[in-house]
Amino acid sequence: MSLPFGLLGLLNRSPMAGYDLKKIFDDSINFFWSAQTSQIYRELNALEKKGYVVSEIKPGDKGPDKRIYSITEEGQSGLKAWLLDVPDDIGEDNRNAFLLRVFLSSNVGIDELIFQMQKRLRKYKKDLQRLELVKSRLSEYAQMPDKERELPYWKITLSRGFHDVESHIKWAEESLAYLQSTREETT
Amino acid sequence: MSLPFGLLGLLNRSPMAGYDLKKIFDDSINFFWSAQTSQIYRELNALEKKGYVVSEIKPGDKGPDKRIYSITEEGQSGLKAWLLDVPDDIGEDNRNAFLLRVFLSSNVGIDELIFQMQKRLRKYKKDLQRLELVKSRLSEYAQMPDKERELPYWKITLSRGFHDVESHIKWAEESLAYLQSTREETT
DNA sequence: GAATTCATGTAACTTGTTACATGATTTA
DNA sequence: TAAATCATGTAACAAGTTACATGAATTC
Repeated sequence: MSLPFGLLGLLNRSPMAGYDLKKIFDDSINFFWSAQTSQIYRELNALEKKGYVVSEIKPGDKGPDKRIYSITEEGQSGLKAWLLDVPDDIGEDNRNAFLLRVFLSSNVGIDELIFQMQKRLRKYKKDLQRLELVKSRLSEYAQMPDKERELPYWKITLSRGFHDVESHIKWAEESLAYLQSTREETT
Repeated sequence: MSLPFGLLGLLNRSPMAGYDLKKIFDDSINFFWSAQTSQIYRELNALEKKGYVVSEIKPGDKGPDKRIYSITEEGQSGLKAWLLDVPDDIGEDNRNAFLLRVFLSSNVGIDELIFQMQKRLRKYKKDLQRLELVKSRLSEYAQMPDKERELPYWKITLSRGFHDVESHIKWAEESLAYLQSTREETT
């Protein structure tokens, strides 16, 4: 299970509340991992029971009180152990609900697929824009003192994001060209 | 939920048993969708309750009896409705457990990441080989009478698979080059 | 004063995974 | 005759999603 270690990794940079973690997920990590607030609070609870984090209620500078979580030494060694033990078969979850529809699209025909693929292409282009945003956020953060050490890892992470979106855009464009050409054949 | 419609789509080509469906998943669909046998049987049951499929026990030509599932008319219109109603936000599940580790690898250092990335690259190359296998299986199947109609959809589906693996291989190679160069900098 | 954001949670549900049980048939 | 494959399932669990509840503080 990856999520608790994701949380642990973020808390290892600095203590924070569940709400803060959620925001980091939403605006930086989102392109390779996501989590619901309910799930985050649930996992933080489990981590505390395990002794990997401790929490303490503090008044928020603005807004209501916060329960601030900090990583413990056990948490740090747990995180490291997890990072060093990489099972061979872990990885991207390949489930692609759109591709399943493409695969079955003989049931609705080429015109419909062209229509859906055009929508998809627009979506991929939006994804690219969002990634650019993430990029600027990360490079800002990396300029803070003591953070530049993390830069190479973030660069590689982000780069995966760009490779991914770009490959989607290329695929959608190629597919559209191909579909249009087979459509003309039949005409 | 996509899985039941995946099953429905396959049953719409020809009636078959849960075991047969599992095999198709494992050796053709695997690169964009996967399912456990237990899940398949569970969903087939639900589909039957819903009236989307009917089943009938038939003696297997070799081996034990089979429960053969056939799609009903309701099932066919359910499938079509699903294919025509594409929510904007569906799509690839981006969760990438390996990338999460990369993102947090400042905790274990560059050498460790290089080691892991090399293993990953080998895995991606194996993925590429498996895709070639899928490709040959699909093109065989598409040569059967009445099946050539599905060819364009399968080509596009497979093409996504190749774009995906290739983008992973490129990323891993670039990342390794980058990591090696930053390692020499520090030396 | 109303709407939005901040902040933490609970409950119920859905989807996916793991482990196990069973028994027939086929191949080595 | 032992091992592998064929075939169908059940039970328990893990992970992720959706819906809801609550209330304070801030912004419009």
